[in-house]
Amino acid sequence: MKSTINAKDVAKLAGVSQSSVSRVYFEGAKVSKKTREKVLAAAEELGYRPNEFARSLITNRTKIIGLVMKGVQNPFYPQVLTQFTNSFKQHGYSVLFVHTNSDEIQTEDIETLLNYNVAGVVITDATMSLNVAESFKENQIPLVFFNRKLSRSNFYSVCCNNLNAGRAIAQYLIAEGLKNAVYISGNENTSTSLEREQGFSEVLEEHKISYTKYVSDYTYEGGYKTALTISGKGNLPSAFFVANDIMALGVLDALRKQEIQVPEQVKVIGFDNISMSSWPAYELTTWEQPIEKMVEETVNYLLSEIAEYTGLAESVELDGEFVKRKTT
Amino acid sequence: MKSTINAKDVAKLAGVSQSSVSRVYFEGAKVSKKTREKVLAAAEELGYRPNEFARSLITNRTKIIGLVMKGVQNPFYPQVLTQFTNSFKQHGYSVLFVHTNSDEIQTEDIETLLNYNVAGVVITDATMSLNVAESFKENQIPLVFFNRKLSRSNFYSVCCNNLNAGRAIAQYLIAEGLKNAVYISGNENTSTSLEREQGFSEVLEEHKISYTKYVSDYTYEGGYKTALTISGKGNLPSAFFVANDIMALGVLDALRKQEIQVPEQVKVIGFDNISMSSWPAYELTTWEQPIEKMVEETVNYLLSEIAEYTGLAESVELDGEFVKRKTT
DNA sequence: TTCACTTTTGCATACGTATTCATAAAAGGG
DNA sequence: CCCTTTTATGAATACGTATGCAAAAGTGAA
Repeated sequence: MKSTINAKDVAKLAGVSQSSVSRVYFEGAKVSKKTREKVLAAAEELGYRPNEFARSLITNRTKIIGLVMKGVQNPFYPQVLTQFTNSFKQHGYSVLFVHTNSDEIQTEDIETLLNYNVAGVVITDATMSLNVAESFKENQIPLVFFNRKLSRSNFYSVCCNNLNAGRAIAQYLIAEGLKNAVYISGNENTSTSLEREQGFSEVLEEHKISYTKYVSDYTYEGGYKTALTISGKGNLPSAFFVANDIMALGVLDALRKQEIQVPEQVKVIGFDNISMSSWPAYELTTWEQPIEKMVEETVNYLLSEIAEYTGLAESVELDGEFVKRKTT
Repeated sequence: MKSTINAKDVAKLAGVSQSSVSRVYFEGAKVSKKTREKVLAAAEELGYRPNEFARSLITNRTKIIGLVMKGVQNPFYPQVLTQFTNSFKQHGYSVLFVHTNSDEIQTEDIETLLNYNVAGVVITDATMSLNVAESFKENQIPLVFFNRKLSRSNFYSVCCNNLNAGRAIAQYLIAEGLKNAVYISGNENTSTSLEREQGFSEVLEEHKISYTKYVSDYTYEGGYKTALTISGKGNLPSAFFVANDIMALGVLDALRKQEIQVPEQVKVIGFDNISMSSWPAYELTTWEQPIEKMVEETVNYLLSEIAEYTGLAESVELDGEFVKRKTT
């Protein structure tokens, strides 16, 4: 028998109407100082909290942001999750966390987001079929692809400038005397991996330097196995460019196991600058993604679209930073 | 102008009443096969989805579980997060993710959970003041402390059997010829750290072996610094028991930096068995928490309490497993 | 004080669904 | 086939809030 107290109860105690109570809690509504105080006092006494569901029902808006994430196991993403949650909290929004196991978001997950009529959606490292994505547009729910771009689509995305990063890394390696390289990609259909490779390969081509590509899966184990395979073949490149840090750590451990000296025999560069990359056991040279800026950009866009929906689609690319450590 | 279609629209198209539409989507309600088919067909055609907020408003129930987490940066917790989210999804529940920055959950976070009238709450690695916790009881919202116990309180908690684990670790070390030990604790007011120490110290006392306690903070950097401090003093113990893996990895790196041989000069044991502990760079001996079982236990409790609230308070402790690697 | 004008308040209604109650339809039993 | 019992349906209402509208209360100048 939960005696849920509502605005009416507060109104009665405060000696005002339910409307006035409502207005006290509705940002932007006008109430006189006197009634506000009466209402707040009564509310305090009764322990009143406005029912979010009733509010949402009538305003057709929620204070919920859907956050879709796949690779929570990759230490890059807990940072992202933390920052998003904190930032949204500051703006009065809560986070509905959706974990997807497959690269492409399942229909049931989409349904969840739509059922809860989320105010906005952030998709960090997954894709979705175009027609499903369109259903968000139909419902005028702003959507941001974070650290991913959906090819041939018309959605807002916020990424690190992967192309430039790939280029810069290539240039750095070339300046250090690169002869030939290996690029270890993540899941091959992710825009991040593709763009990093593209920038990298462009510059290499300009300098007539060849590289070999190996496809892995963004995991430590994947990096480890791939590096073992490569070193097993005997001919090491002068450098590995690995699509993310967690794979790069696997590469480093595999090389260490084969007693291959880094960076003397082969250089290794990762991407993301996760916390482990700075650990003494690794000291990985990498590219730091400007997470704070990326999150801020994402949040700002969502908030402005929530305030007034325009459906603006753009690819925002923020510069990262080269972090030189001891693997190059 | 989002034309949200409702049960009435579907009813009209299907040639039935709104009640019948409602019944089709309400589990356990009785509808004839014929109307169900008509309704589903109409719903499909219109793209109807029941409005969760209207539902919740009237049933006073939600399909949302509040998940409160603090140390998402500790690789132990992303696993926990993943498993909880997946498990709840299977049971038709969504996860409202609440990140708290301080050890004790802030009032605003509690308010969020109460405002959304969550069906249940999991608190993974934070505490809350007793009177706040009571507000969940008042509202009959089931609550589980996961991997934490709230002292002097009356709540359901699910943990690894930390006491036994601490004992087993002590016994193992003693069998290996332990002379003296160091225990590196996490935040000192966490039940996990205290219980691990208690089990550890009990057995050590029985064998008249002394140990020193250093208080750290459950982070890599904390473990690193603490180990540096200790080794800087010159007198190494024969073993470190570290309250969690991520600190233990910091300890290993610090020892390595000082060129102290592990396990020859000093043994190191962690707790959690996070994925990094099995990496070749560390090969950390540790204690594995039975995460799946713990999650399952938590989910089952919550579901049963959601079905029928009893307020049952119990401390469930599940056995973990010693994982011997190369640091002992 | 009076009047014109602004601000605040209360009333009534709507949001989209679940649910009670009465009624209609179907099923079962002889 | 009729009567009884079960099952399925529809009409009406309630959940707790926001909001348009009209009435009331302030405000300030003359």
